[in-house]
Amino acid sequence: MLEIEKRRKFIMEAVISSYIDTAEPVGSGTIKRRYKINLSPASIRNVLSDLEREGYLTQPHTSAGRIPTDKGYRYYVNSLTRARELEEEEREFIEEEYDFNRVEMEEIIEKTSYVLSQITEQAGIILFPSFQSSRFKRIQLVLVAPQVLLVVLVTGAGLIKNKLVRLEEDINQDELDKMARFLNDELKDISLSEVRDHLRKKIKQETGPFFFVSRRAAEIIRIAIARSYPLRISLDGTSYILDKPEFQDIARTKAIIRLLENKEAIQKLIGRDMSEPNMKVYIGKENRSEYLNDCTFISQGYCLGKKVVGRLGVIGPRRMKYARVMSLVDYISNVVSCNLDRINR
Amino acid sequence: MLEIEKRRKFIMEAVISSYIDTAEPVGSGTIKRRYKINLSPASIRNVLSDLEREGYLTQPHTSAGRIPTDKGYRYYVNSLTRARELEEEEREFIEEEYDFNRVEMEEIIEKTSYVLSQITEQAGIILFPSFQSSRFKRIQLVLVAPQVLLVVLVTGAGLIKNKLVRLEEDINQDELDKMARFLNDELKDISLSEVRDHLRKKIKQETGPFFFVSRRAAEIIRIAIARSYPLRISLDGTSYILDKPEFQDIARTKAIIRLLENKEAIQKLIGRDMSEPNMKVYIGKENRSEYLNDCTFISQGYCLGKKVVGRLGVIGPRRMKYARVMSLVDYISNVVSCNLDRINR
DNA sequence: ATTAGCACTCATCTCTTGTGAGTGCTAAAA
DNA sequence: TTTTAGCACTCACAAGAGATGAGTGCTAAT
Repeated sequence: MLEIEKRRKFIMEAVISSYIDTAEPVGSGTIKRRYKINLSPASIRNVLSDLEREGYLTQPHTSAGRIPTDKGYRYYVNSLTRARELEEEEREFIEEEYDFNRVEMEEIIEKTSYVLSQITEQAGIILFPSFQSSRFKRIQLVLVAPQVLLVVLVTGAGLIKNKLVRLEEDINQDELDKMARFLNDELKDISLSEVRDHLRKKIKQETGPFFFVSRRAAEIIRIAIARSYPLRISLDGTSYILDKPEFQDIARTKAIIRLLENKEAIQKLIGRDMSEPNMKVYIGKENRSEYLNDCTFISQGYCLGKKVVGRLGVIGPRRMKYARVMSLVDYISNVVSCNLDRINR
Repeated sequence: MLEIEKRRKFIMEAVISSYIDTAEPVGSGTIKRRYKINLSPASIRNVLSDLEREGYLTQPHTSAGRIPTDKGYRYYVNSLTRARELEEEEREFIEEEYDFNRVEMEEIIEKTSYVLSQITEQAGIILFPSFQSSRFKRIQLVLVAPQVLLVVLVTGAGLIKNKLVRLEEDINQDELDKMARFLNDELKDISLSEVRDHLRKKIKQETGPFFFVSRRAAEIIRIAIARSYPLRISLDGTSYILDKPEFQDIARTKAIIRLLENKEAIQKLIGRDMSEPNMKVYIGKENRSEYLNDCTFISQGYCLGKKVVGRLGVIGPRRMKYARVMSLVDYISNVVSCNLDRINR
C-alpha cells in the first residue's frame, strides 16, 4: 500500500518534470525510457489512467501522452520542499545587477523587474512601494512663486513626493514655516491614508495660535496626498512569453500581452495579496483573470523595515521550473528589501 | 505626356491605398474593379511593371499582385498634403482623455502614450521631458536628518527632482540656506548640462564670503544632477502590433516587441531627432534598427514654451494610414505642449 | 499484481491535385 | 502608336489521401 503510493508519486513527478522540460505530452514509454522505472509501460499506463481519473493529469487528445492539469501542478508545488538553494551563478548575476552604488528607490525597483525577467526568462513585475500606505516622515513647504507652493513630502518607504499646489491667496514663507512645523509635529509616523482623519480630529480641538494655520495646512496636505500619482508598476520581459512553445498561438498570447499592458488589471491581480508578505502561487484557473488561465503567477511581498510596502513576482507558462523560480522570487524579494533598507538607513 | 504621368500617379496611389486597406497584394484586376479606372487590366499591368522596374512596387512572388516598397511608401508620404483635418470623434476622444484637471506632468506623459496607441491602434511612445537639457529654476536644501540632505531641484520643464544626499560632515540649516541662496542667484535659467562648467568658472573667481560655501554647494548640486534618473519612456499599445496581419509571424514580431522593451534602444532610435521639433517619418529600412525594417516610425517633438523638451510618436506596420496617423501625432504633440504649458504657467 | 500482445486512435507529415488570382508576351484592334 | 484581347504560364494555397508513429485501453497469459 505504501509501495503503490510511492509509485504514484514517482510517476506523477516524472510526468511533470518531463513535461516542464519538453512541453510534450508524456507517455508511458517516455517515462520508462527517461526515468528507468522498473515497470512495464502497461503498468505505468494503469497508474497514469488512475491519475487522470483523479484529475491530476489530462490528455490533449486520446492517442497522446498526458500533461498535468492545474490540480496536478498544484499537487507538485505543494509537495516541494521550499529549501532549494540558488546556484552560484544565479546569486552572482543578482549581486552584480544590484551593484551597490544605487541609491535611488526608483532605480532599484525598475532594475528589479529586469532582473526578475532576465533570470527566470519570464515576465517580471514589481509594484512600486505604495505611497498611501507609507508613513509620514516630514513635510517641507516652499513658496516657489507668488501663490505657487511646492510641497515636499518625505515618507517612510523612502518615497519623496513633490506637488506644486496653486493657492488662491497670497501667503508668506513665515506662515508656511509655521504650517510645516505644525504638520511635522502632528503627523510623525502616521500612515498617509490616515492623515486626513487624524487632522480632522485635531483641528476640532485646536483653538490656540494654530487655529487658522492648522486649517490651511490640513487643506494643503490633503491636496498633496490626494493628487499623488496613484500606482506605479514596473514590468519587463513580456517578450519572453513569446519564446514558449505553448504561446505560439498569437490569439491567446495577444490577450496576455494586452493584460500585462493594463496597469489597473495588474493592480487588481496583485492587489489582493498586497497586505501579506508570503509567497503566493496561482496556477492556471486559480488566477482571477481568465487571460491568465494558461499561466502561473508567482508573487511575494517586499519590505521596508518590518513593513510590507510592495509586491513583486513573475508571470509565465504553467509549465515552469517551480522550485527554481520560487526560490529566485524569494531571494530577489529579500535583496530588494535589503536595498530599500540600505538607502533609507 | 502629362496624361501618362497622371495615370502612373493614380495607379500608384490605388495600389498603396488598396494595400493599406487589405494587406493583400494588389493586381491589375483589383485596381480596375475597385477604382473604376478606364483602362484594361493589360494596360494597368504595363504601368505596374514600369513602377516595379523603377522600384516603387514589388511582388511577393511572380504570380501575385504588387505591394509597395519603402520607396513607394516614401513617394506616397511625400506627396501627401499635410493638411488633413481631424475627425470630430478623434478630436473629442483626445479632449476627453486629457480632461483638464490633470496637473501632474507624469500623468500627462503617461496618458499620452495611451492616447497615441488607442487612437492610432499602434504602439505609442513618449519620452519624458529631458532633465539634463532643462533649465535650472530653483533649488531647495533641507536637512532631513543629521548628515542627510534633501535636495529639491525645480527646473523649467516642470520637472521637480529630489535627491537624498548623504554628507560626510555635519552641517546646519543656516549654512544650507546660504548655499541655496548662492545657487539660486547663480544658476537661474542655466541649462542643467551646463551647470557644472558654469560653477567651475564661478568658483575660480570667488574669494569673498562664499568661498567655502560655493565649493560645497557646487559639489552637492553636481551629485544631485549626476545621479538623476537618466531616461524615462512611456510606452503603450505594444499588443496592437499583434493585431496586424503582417505580424502574425511570431519570430519577427518577437524581435520588435523585444526592441520596444529595451529603453536604451528606443532612446537611440528617437534620440537622433531630439533637438528638432519637426515630424519625422521613417519607413522600413529607413529606420536605423534592423528590427524595424518592416515598421514605420513616426515621431514629433513636443515643447514647453518655445523649447523642445521631448519627443513622442508611434510605431506600426509600414502599411498604415499615413495621413491620419501623421495628423494625429501632430495634434497630440500640440495638446501635450499646451498641457505642459498650462501646468507650468 | 504485472505485463505481453493487439487493435485502435489521432496528430502530423508528405505527396498530389485542383483552383484561382495573378503575371508577361504577342498579335490584333483602335 | 497606343490599347487591349487572348493565351500560356506561375505559384501560393487549400483540400484530400496515405503513411507514420507515439500513444492509448483492454484482455488474457504470466
